[in-house]
Amino acid sequence: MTINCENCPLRPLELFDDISKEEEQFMLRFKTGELNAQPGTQILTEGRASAHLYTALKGMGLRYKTLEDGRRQVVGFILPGDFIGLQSGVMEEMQHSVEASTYMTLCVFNRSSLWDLFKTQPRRAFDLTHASAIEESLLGEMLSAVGQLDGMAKVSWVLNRFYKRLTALDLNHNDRVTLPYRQQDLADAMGLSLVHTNKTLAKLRQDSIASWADGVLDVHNPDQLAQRAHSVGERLLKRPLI
Amino acid sequence: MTINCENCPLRPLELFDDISKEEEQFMLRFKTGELNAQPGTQILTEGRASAHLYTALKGMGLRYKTLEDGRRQVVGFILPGDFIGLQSGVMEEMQHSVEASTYMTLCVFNRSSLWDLFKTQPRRAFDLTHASAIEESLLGEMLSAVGQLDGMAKVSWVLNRFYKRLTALDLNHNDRVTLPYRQQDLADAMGLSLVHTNKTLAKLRQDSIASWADGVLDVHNPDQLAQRAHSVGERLLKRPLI
DNA sequence: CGGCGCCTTGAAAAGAATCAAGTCTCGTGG
DNA sequence: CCACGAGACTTGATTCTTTTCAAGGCGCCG
Repeated sequence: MTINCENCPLRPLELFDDISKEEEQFMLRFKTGELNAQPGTQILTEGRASAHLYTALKGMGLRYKTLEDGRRQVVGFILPGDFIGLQSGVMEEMQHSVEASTYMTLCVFNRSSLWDLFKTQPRRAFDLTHASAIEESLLGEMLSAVGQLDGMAKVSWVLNRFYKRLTALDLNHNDRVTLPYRQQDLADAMGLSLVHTNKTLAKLRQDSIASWADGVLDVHNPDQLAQRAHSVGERLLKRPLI
Repeated sequence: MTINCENCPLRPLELFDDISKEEEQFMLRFKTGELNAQPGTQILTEGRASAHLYTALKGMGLRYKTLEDGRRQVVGFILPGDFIGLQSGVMEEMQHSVEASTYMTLCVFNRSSLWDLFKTQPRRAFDLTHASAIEESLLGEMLSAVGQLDGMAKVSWVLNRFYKRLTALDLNHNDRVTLPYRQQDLADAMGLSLVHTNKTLAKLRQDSIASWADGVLDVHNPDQLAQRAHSVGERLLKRPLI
C-alpha cells in the first residue's frame, strides 16, 4: 500500500473536511488495499453486488447505466476523492456501472466492515450519508441540465462543471484542465447525439470560449462559459472525503 | 399527534423493512409532531436550511429545482413513506424545493436530534444512508429516462413508475391509481413541453393503454405501458421507512 | 358574470437526430 | 517499412421530433 491515510494527498485540499487522528486510525484499518485500474476497466457492474467499496485517489472514470436497447446514460464522472460503491454497500446491488477512463488508483474498503463503521464511527457514518447526499444533489443538477437546457447550454454546462470541480481539486493550471474523456462520453451524459455534441464543441472553439482537444480542456473565457451554461457561480461546498 | 410510530399505517406494508421494538421507541422520541400541509404549500425551499426533517405519511407532493430563467425541473415525486429534507440535515441547505400537491400529513423530526440518531442508533443511521442511496438510484433512473428516451417513452415511463410505486403502496384499485398532479408537473419532470406531453397522453388514451384524467390514472394495459416505457419489470426493492 | 387555471388542438418554426462520408492517429502484422 | 484496420473526431445534407405560437374550451370561485 503505497499511500496510507496519514499522508493522503487529497485530504489537505481546501475542498475536503479534516478528520480527527482517531478517525484517521480507523480509516487506516478500514482501508484494505489499493486497486490500480487500466483505462477501460470495469470497476463495478450494474445489477451486481460488490465485496468492495472504493475512493478514487488518482485518475478519472465514469458511472453509467445501460438501457435495454444498448443506449447508455452517463450518470456521473468520477474524479479524485469520489466515493464509489455505496449503493452496493447499503442496497443489494449497484444501480450503475463504473469504469476507468484513465489509469486509476483507488483505495479499497471491505463491504463487510461497513457495518462496523456505522457502529463505532458515528461521525464517519454521518460523513458517508453526507457524501451520498452530495451525490444526490449532483444528480439533481445534472437532471435539471439534461431536462431543461438546449444543446449549447448542455455542453457548456458539463464543461463548466469539470472546470469548477477540477479547479477545486487544484488540477487547474492556467485555465487548462485534463479532460480525458471521449466526446461520446459527454454526449451520453447530456443526452445529446455525438454529432450534435461535436458541432457544439466546434462552436465554443470558434467563439473562443473553450477548446477541448487531446484530453485537455482550455477555458479561454470562464464567464462566457458559465453564462452559456445558464449557471451562475454556485460555489462548491466543502465536503467529506471517505 | 394522531399517529404514533407503534401504529404507523405504512410500516406493515410489504414494501417497508420492519424495525425492532427498541428502534420504534427511539422513533417515537425522535418524532416531534405532525405537519398538515394544504395543496400548494411550500414545505422546504431550495437554498435554505430547515430545522426539520419529514417523512410523508399521507398525500403526495413534488421536489423541484428552479433555474435562473424560471424554468422548473421536477426532480422527484413524493409519495407516502418518502423521507424529506436529508440534504438540509447533512449539508448546509436544500438543493431543491418541496411542495405539497395534495393535502399532506407528515411526521416531523428535529434536525438537531439527527446527530443523536447517528450516535445511538447505528441501525437507523444505516437505514438513513440506505434511503439516501435509494433516492440517488431513483434519480439515476430518471436521468436515464430524460436523457435517452423519446417523448412517448418518457411519458409512458413516468406513468409506469407511478403505477408501480403506488401499487407497492397498496394504492392500486383495479389498475386505477390516484395521480393528483398537473400535466405541467409531468412535463417538467421529463423535460418535455406541456403541449407535447398533452398530445402524448392523448395518444396513450387513444391506444387504450392508459388514461389519466381528473387526478386518476387508469392503466388499461400495463404490459404495453411498460413496453413503451422501455422498462422491463424491475421489481421495487424492500426499503427502510424512517 | 368574469377571470383564472388547466386541459386540448392545429399550424409553423426550430433544434437535434440520423445518415453518410472523410480525415487523422496509432498500433499491428505482413 | 508500409499497408491495414480500428477508434475517435469532423463536417455537410436530410429528416423528423419537439418546441413554440396561437386560440379555444371547460369548470370553478369570487
